Amino acid sequence: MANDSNRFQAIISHCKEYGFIFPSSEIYDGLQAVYDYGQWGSELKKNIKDYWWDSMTRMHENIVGIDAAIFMHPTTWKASGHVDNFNDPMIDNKDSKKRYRVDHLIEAFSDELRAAGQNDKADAVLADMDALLAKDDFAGLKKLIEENKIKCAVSGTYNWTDIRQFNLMFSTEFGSTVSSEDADNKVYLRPETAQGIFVNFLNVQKSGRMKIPFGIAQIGKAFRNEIVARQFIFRMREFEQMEMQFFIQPGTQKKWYEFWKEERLKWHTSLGIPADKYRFHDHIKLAHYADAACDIEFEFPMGFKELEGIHSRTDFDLRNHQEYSKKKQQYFDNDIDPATGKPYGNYIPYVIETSIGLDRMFLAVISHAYTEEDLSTPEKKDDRVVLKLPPRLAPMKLAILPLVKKDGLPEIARQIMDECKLHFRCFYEEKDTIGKRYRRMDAIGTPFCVTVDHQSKEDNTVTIRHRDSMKQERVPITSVKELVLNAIR
RNA sequence: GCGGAAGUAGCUCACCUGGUAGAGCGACAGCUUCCCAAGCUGUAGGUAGCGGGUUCGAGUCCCGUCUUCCGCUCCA
Repeated sequence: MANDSNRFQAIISHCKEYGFIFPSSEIYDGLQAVYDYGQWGSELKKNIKDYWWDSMTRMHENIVGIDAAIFMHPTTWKASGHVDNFNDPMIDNKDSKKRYRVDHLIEAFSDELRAAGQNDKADAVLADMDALLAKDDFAGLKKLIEENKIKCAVSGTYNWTDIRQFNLMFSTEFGSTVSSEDADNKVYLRPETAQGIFVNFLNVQKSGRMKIPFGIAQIGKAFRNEIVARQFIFRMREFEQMEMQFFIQPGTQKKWYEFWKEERLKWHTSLGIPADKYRFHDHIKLAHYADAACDIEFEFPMGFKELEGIHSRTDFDLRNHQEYSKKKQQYFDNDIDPATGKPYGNYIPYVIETSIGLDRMFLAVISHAYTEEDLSTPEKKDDRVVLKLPPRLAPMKLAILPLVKKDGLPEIARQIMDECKLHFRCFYEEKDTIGKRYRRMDAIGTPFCVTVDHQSKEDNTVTIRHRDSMKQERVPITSVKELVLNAIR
């Protein structure tokens, strides 16, 4: 455990030291749970995005992508349930330091009453609670807790703090004349990208002539005010999601849920990360919108944690948007129902969602790639840190290194550089000993280094050095580009 | 949010019981080098997280504050 923690710390340090991830606004002491991607981090992140985007939209002919705005009409969040369901009032017990959701605390109390046979009183307490919650009457709720002498299960006392509201969503003012008085000006920064897909469901379906089943994919930023946000980029206030909402016939959700579970796991393992680093975790307690849900968990340095969620969202979202917007969110299905011999007709589609945290995927990839190797021989102590990134995700694909910076070697190296840089990211370096340069490339995960030596002048060959094995082979200069392209495709 | 620990050069750390900050690595420039870090020379870089107090004098003692880490707590 201490070892894993050290490893996690080492990964975080490495990310900063080698230009992958910096704390946000660091010169001002940072901003909690916000991070910036540096020169290599942004490349790696982009490569992950591209890999996801291509495998979703290009490999599935019935999935298209969109890029919806972060700002959305405030009613969106009423329809989605975020305004009502996720602004939970909380209360802390001063003795046990334990924090409760006020509704959970009172509901547990009413369950106790029921168990004691006091059904009437249990109902009365719940009714009072609902009325007070609806009014956001926190003082009244606290009074309700105190009057009923509701105790903390841990400390057994009723020494409570005032009730506070924890807002999940960030909000800001909309419009050029700012007036905090005017609630109508309030817009939220989206807490999930999914709603941008749902509100565009019909736009995409009609303009793209999409037939069910079909999917809409999106990559974008989302924002959540986490109560505690820690663990590096695992839980950030500003993060990026890669989501796909798959629209299906009602009644087929079970089949498609299983399909996407399998499909998504295949995507993960296709990167070459071993399957035993992943596991499914089925949700027992389902969110308000789902009829089945699971996580794909990854074995991060701090243990197995959620990396991706696959949710069967029913028609909850589209149905609510239909209700709140008064616009039909229906699809007319012309396919023939074998049971009746007639078209299926109009319905609100059901939805299977796959939602992966891009930043978490980044953390998964880099923490799996991070390797400390002991290369000591009896004569000499030696070690290296190498990022064994999948070549297609590596920020830099090829380093081109003249063995010495004279005798015409840099010129040959430059020619290779000019040839290759049109096709993938290359790095030219003539400083320091060759060993140092190899190790620097290992540290950022560059899969290939070619070295130009004196033999190159004679027979137009170079050595290509493989990152993971450190093995070298001599190849014709003309084959370098194809060799790298084959590895990153 | 609570409890504990820590904040000195890019990184890892030193400065013992207060007397005006140092090393290694790294970076940069050059030399050397025919294939895996630690060969040579030189250069740059710190008002010791920030603010206040005690003192003739504070990195070193005290208080506050910020940040980070560990544990607890919460999570769609």
